[in-house]
Amino acid sequence: MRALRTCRKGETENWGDSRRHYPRLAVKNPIPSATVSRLPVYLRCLSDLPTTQMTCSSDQLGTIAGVNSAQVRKDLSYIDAHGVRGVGYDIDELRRELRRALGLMKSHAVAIIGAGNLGTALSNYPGFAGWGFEVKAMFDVDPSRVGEEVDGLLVEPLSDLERIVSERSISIGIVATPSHAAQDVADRLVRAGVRSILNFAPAILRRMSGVEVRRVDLSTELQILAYYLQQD
Amino acid sequence: MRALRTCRKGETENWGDSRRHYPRLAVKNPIPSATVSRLPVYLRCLSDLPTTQMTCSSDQLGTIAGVNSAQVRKDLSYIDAHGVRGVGYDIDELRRELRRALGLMKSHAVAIIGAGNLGTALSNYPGFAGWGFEVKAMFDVDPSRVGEEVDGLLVEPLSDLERIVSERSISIGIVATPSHAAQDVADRLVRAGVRSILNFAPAILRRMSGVEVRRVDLSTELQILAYYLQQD
DNA sequence: TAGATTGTTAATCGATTAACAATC
DNA sequence: TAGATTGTTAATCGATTAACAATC
Repeated sequence: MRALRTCRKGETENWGDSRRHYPRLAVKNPIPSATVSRLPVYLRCLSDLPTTQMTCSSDQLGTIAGVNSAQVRKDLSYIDAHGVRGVGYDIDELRRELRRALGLMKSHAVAIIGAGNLGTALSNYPGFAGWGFEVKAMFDVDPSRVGEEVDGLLVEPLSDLERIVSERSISIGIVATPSHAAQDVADRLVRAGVRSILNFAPAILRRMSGVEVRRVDLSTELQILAYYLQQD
Repeated sequence: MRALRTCRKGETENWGDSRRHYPRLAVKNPIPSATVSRLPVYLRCLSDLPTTQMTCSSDQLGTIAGVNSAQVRKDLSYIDAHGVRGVGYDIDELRRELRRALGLMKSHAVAIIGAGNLGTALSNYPGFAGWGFEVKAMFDVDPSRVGEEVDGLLVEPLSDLERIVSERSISIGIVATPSHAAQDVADRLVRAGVRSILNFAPAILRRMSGVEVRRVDLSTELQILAYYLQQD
C-alpha cells in the first residue's frame, strides 16, 4: 500500500509492463478523504447552475462551493473529470464523473431504524430521491408503531431487521433510535451485512473494522457553534 | 497574526514583560479547528463513563472517542484541563473545562426556521437540553402552520423573524426550510444579528464574513458512504 | 519504590494553495 | 493571436502520532 502510493496516479512502478494487466477501472486510486467529502458538494453546486450553462470553470465552481479554485482542480484531478484549458469543465460530463466516482451509478437500498420524529423526517427528506438512495425498510421497537405507514413506507418490527436487511439487500443503515439503542442496532446491522452506517443518535459507536460509520449529531454541531460564538 | 503564531502557547514574543498585560483569559489562544470539533465528542464520552469513576486516562477516553491517546492529550492541552501523571484526568474537572472552553457555561437562545417534519424532529431532540441550548422560537411561512404548537413551542410567522430574533436575543439559527428558502432565511438571520447558523437544508449558503455556518446534509453523507461502499 | 500516565517534542503525514507552463 | 483556464508542481500549512522524560 505505502509502496503503491509512491507512484503517480495511473502509473505502476518499474514492474515491466504490468500496467497492462490493470485496466483503469480496476486500479482503484484511493481518493483522499478530504476530497471525497467535497465531491458531493460539487455535485450539489452543479444543480445550482443555470441550465443554459454548458461549461463551468474551477473558479466558478469554487466560488459556489466555498473552496479555492486550485482545490477544485486538484479534487477533480483525482477523478476522471477533464477540463478544457481556457474553457472549463463540461457540466454534463463533470456531473457524470462525479456520480461515477461516488458510486452513484447504481442505486443503494437504505433502511431507517427508528420511526420517531427524526426517522420520519429523514424518510421524506427531499435529497434522497434523485441520487439513487431508496428507503427499502423502516423499523421500530414500539409495537404500537409497527404496522403504521410513514410516507408510504411500512414500519416493521425491529426483530425482523436481520431477515429484511438480507432479503432486500440493504447496504446502508440510518440509525435514528434513542441513544441507548444505537450500539445494539448498529451491531445487528453489521451482523446482517451492512457496511455503511449513518448515525443520527447522540451516541459514539464502537469502531468496527470494515464498517464506515458517519455521525450526525445536532448537539455536537451546536457546541462547535457555541465555541465560535464566544470567539467574537 | 502569523507572527503571533510563531510563539508557544501562553508565551509572547520578546517584547519585554508585555505578558503581564494579557491575563490568561484575555489571551484567547485559538484552538485548532480539528480540536474544537472533537471537544464535544469528549464531553459526550464522559457521560458514558460509570458514575463511580472519578478519573479517566487519555487512553480510556481515546478508546471511547475513537481517537489516538496522544491526540486526546494534545487536544486537552489546548484547554485548561490538567491531568495528573500516573492517574489521569479528574472527570468532573475535565467536564467543567470542556464546557468552559466550548462556551457552554452560559445558555444560548436558538431559533428553528421551518416547522416541517425536520424542524419538528429537531425541536424535541433529546440532546438539546442539558447543554444550555434553549429553543426560543420556531418559524414557518405556511399560514396554516403558524399558531400551532410543536412540543410546547408556538409556531410563529416568518415575517416576524427579525423582531423576535432581536427581542429574544437569539444567537443561533437552525435552518430547516426547503432548499430554495435557505439562503434568504440565512440572510435575514444575519441581518437580525445571528452569527451562528446550522443549516439542514440541502443548499450551500454563501460565505458571510463573521458568520459561522455549519451544514448538515443527509444526501452528502449518504454519497460519502456510497463512495466507501464501492471501495470494498 | 514500581507502575502508570501525563505533557511535550519532533517526526511524519496529509491537505491546501500560490504560481505558472501548457494549451484551448 | 490574446485571453482564459487547466493540470501540476512545490511550498506551506495544519493535523496526527510515536516516543519519552517528567512525575504522580
